[in-house]
Amino acid sequence: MDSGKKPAHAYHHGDLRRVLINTAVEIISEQGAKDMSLRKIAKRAGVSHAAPYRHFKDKNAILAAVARQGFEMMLKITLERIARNKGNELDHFAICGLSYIDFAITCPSHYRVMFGTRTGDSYFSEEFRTESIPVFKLLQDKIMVCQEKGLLKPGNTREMALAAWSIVHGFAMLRIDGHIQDDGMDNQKLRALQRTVVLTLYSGLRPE
Amino acid sequence: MDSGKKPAHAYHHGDLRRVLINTAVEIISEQGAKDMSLRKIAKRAGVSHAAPYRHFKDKNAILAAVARQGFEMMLKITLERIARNKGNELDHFAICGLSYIDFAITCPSHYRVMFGTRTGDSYFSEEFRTESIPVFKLLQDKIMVCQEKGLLKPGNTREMALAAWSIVHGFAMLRIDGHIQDDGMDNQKLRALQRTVVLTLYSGLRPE
DNA sequence: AAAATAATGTTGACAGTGTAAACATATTTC
DNA sequence: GAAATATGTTTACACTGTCAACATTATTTT
Repeated sequence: MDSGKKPAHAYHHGDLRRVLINTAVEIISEQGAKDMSLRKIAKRAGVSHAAPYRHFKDKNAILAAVARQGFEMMLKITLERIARNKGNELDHFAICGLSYIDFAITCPSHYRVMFGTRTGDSYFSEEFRTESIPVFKLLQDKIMVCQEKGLLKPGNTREMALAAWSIVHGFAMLRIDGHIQDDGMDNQKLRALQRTVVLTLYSGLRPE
Repeated sequence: MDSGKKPAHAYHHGDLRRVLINTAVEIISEQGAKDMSLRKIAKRAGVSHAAPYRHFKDKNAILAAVARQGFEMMLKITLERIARNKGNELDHFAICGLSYIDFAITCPSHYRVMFGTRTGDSYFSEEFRTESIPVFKLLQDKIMVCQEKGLLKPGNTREMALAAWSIVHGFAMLRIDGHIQDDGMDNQKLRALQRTVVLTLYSGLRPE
């Protein structure tokens, strides 16, 4: 037994598992999710085409790992940004949505896997249902707190959370898929647009 | 020359083109978009696996045809519903969004192809950009009219249309992908939820 | 330390896939 | 009718996901 740094990784290759996940993200961002193949991943990782099967049940399992990583990242940056913010609960609510979109735009490869069309076959387990995701629960929490303080109008919290989620998800998707023209807009302007859109619609959740 | 019913279809098979499109939709709805293959389509249509290439450049071209059909259907039902409605312009604006979601839920196979992850390779032409789509222009028009009549607040019309589009698109996607729990909800209740969500957020576009 | 066991990686195979080229046939045009 | 064109078939190829059989290395047990 070594000094106990890692539980059971690093045999031959030196944790191939992580390398495979990273390579998957790499290839998706270069060639698109559709052209990502297990064999390409294996080749780039320098192993044989069947090696990944010692670490993942099938192709979907790799994608699931990418998605899981993505959700963790999303939660992390959201929590960080909230922690850094000096504003009130309503600001925190807005941050949830804005940082969601930021993540989608910054890490489109992850985002696509997280919310891309599920085959239904596998990897679309309970774990990945919107309402099971911690970052969604965070949003729902913020809404509830705002409702209690009278910063948001009363009503079914879950429905309001779904509504808020719909906007940011829809906007992020349209943005990633290039449906929103960004000709001649610099990043500054795009951020402003994004902010306007989200806040405009969030204002529908304010008390009258 | 026959009596001139159709321009140039129906040679051997009797317009195979349309059959292929319908079969594609069929298979997608049965087995998912990912498991749809040209060869399956061809087999079910009763032709050889290369026959589709006389009608479509490649696999993406078939999907493009499905998407085109979908957009036409979406526009049609929206216009019909508006025509049937006795309400004011604001109601028509709401109908745009609600019938959008209805279409997505009713024809998820079409919708998935229309808005599924684009590879970028092809078939993601200018034709399919959100802002080029007639049904999006319709939405934008309705918003503008409402603004002029003071039914919606002033501001950048395009941005407001994008915002509205984001909600309905996001909601539809979440709904189709099973992210929105519909356990124990009958259709009636789901329609109500959908209505609540959309109208709540649209209210962020109302004048103060 | 040696043997036994488990973890990890490789090779070879198989059925499906998209797509292209060469060929065959039906339909229209002249 | 013949020529030209549209449509469909066969064959072929490179690539995919996945499995089974085998090989090697690391860990555990003795």
